[in-house]
Amino acid sequence: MTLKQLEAFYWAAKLGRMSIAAPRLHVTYATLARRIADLEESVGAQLFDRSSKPADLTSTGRRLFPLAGKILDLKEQISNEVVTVPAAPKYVELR
Amino acid sequence: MTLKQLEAFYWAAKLGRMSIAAPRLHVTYATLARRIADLEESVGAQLFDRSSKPADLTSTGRRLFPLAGKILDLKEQISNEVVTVPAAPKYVELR
DNA sequence: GCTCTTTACGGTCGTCGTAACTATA
DNA sequence: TATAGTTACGACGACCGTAAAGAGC
Repeated sequence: MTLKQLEAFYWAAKLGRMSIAAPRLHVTYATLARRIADLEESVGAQLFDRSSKPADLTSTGRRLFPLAGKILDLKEQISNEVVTVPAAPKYVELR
Repeated sequence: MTLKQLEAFYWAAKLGRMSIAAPRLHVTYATLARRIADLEESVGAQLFDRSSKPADLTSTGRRLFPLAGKILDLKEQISNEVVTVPAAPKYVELR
C-alpha cells in the first residue's frame, strides 16, 4: 500500500470516472488503473465493480474511501504545517 | 513523501536510535538512514540533529512525529478493517 | 462506433544490501 | 576503541508512458 495508490483510488472514487481522475493527478489512464489494481491486490479485494462501465465502488471500496480521504488529509496537513516556517523564525538561516 | 519514509522516521524517533529501529522494520541501517534523509529532503528541513550521536529530534521533527503516527495508525486501520471479510459473505466466490 | 479501462512492452528511475568511511562518546 | 550513522556502488525491481486490445453503452 502506498500513498500514490490511495490517492489514485480516492480521486477515481470521488470523481466517478478514472478518465477524469487521471489528468487531475497528471498521469495517464494506464498508470491510474494500474495503481488502483495494485491497491486492490494489496488489500486483497476488489474496490471497483468493472461490470458497469463508469466503474462503480464495491462495498469494500465504499469502506475504504473515507479512510483514504483521512490519510490524504494528513499528508496535506504535513505539507502545510511541517514544511512551512518553523517555530523560531527569527534570524535562522535554513540550509 | 512515502509511507515507508514516514514509518522509518516514526520508529527511529520513537525508539530513539536508528540502530534499534532498523531491524524492527527488517531493513539495514543504511536503508533506514536513507529513507529518513529522503523524507528530510521531501519536507525541506532536518528532522534529526546529527551533532549528538544517538541522533535527536529537531523542532521540525517533533512537530512531524504525531502526524506521522496518525498516518501509520490509519494505515493499520485500513489493514484491519478493509481487508477483513466483506459485507455479503453468503455464497460469493471471490476471484 | 465511441468511450472507458486493461494489458504488453521497453526504458528509466528508484531502492535495496554490502561494505567502506566518518565521527562521537 | 567501540558504537552510531552516512556514503559509494553495483544490481535488482518498480514504475511510467506509448500503443494496442478488450468490453460496455
